[in-house]
Amino acid sequence: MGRAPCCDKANVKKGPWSPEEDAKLKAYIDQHGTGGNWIALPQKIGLKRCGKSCRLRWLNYLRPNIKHGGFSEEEDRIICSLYISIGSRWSIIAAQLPGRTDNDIKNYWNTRLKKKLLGKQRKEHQSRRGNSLKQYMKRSASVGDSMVPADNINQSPYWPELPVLAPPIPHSSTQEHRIDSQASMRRLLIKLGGRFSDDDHVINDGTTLHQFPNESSSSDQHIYDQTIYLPSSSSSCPMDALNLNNNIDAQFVNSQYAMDEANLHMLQGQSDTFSSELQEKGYSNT
DNA sequence: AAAGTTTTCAACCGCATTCTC
DNA sequence: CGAGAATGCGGTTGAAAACTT
Repeated sequence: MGRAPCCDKANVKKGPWSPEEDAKLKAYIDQHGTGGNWIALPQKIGLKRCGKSCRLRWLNYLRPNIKHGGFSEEEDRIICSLYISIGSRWSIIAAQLPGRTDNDIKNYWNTRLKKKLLGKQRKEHQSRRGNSLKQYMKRSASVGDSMVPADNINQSPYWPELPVLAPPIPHSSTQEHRIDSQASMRRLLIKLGGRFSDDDHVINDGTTLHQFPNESSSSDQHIYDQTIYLPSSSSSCPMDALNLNNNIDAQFVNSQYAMDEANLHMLQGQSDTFSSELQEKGYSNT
């Protein structure tokens, strides 16, 4: 016995919305609001659509003041910062970017921002690699060393062209894999210039959990202390703004993220060399 | 110009949470 | 308090557009 479907699949249209459908939905909601019942709404206005589909269409496309595309640098930074601190909680991230939807941000992150950051990382690495090779050659020449074996040169870390995220290591669950990938990305972002606050709100097990003074007074609404120090080039740190803004639609933080955070603090204090990071990521494993 | 490949993004799916009775 | 319904959310898919060969 499975869960009952939310609507009669046979009588429901799927796929892209037509302008007529958009107009019907928009006109109705403009006039009556959603009525607090998305499931009943499509029948009321004669749309052969699932209520969930109507809701999604409204939230992601028809709702007033929606912005599409054209993400600014500032928005990029906010997205990155929040991704570092809370992970793929797109609805929370979207709440900080007026006019943006969670779906939009999720797509933007997955298709562009992630690649943009990885590209930046690779460039940075290549220049570092070039410099260290030059220095090495210089040193070798002055000491009169013979050329070292290729293996040793390879100790100068190689940043792979492709997937920087953790390679497909078997995991016991998809959830674990998700967290692992996320942790890798977060490490990468730290290296790119982000940094976690490591000096406060350490509770018991090292978890940096902080209750936000949220006006909604929901007792289980928590969020990390998100004081993240972005590259100094940013004149006004978005996260500072966020910290001042109690409006964050923060939800709970699960212990897995908290554990990850603690590990990141440890990482932060360790060697800044790429090789250690590579070992950590398992890139030495071909 | 055509075929093949990659990228983008709207929409769907299913699970988790919240609400209502 | 429990069950079922409704809603919210994040991951994934697939069609269309853009790009490359």
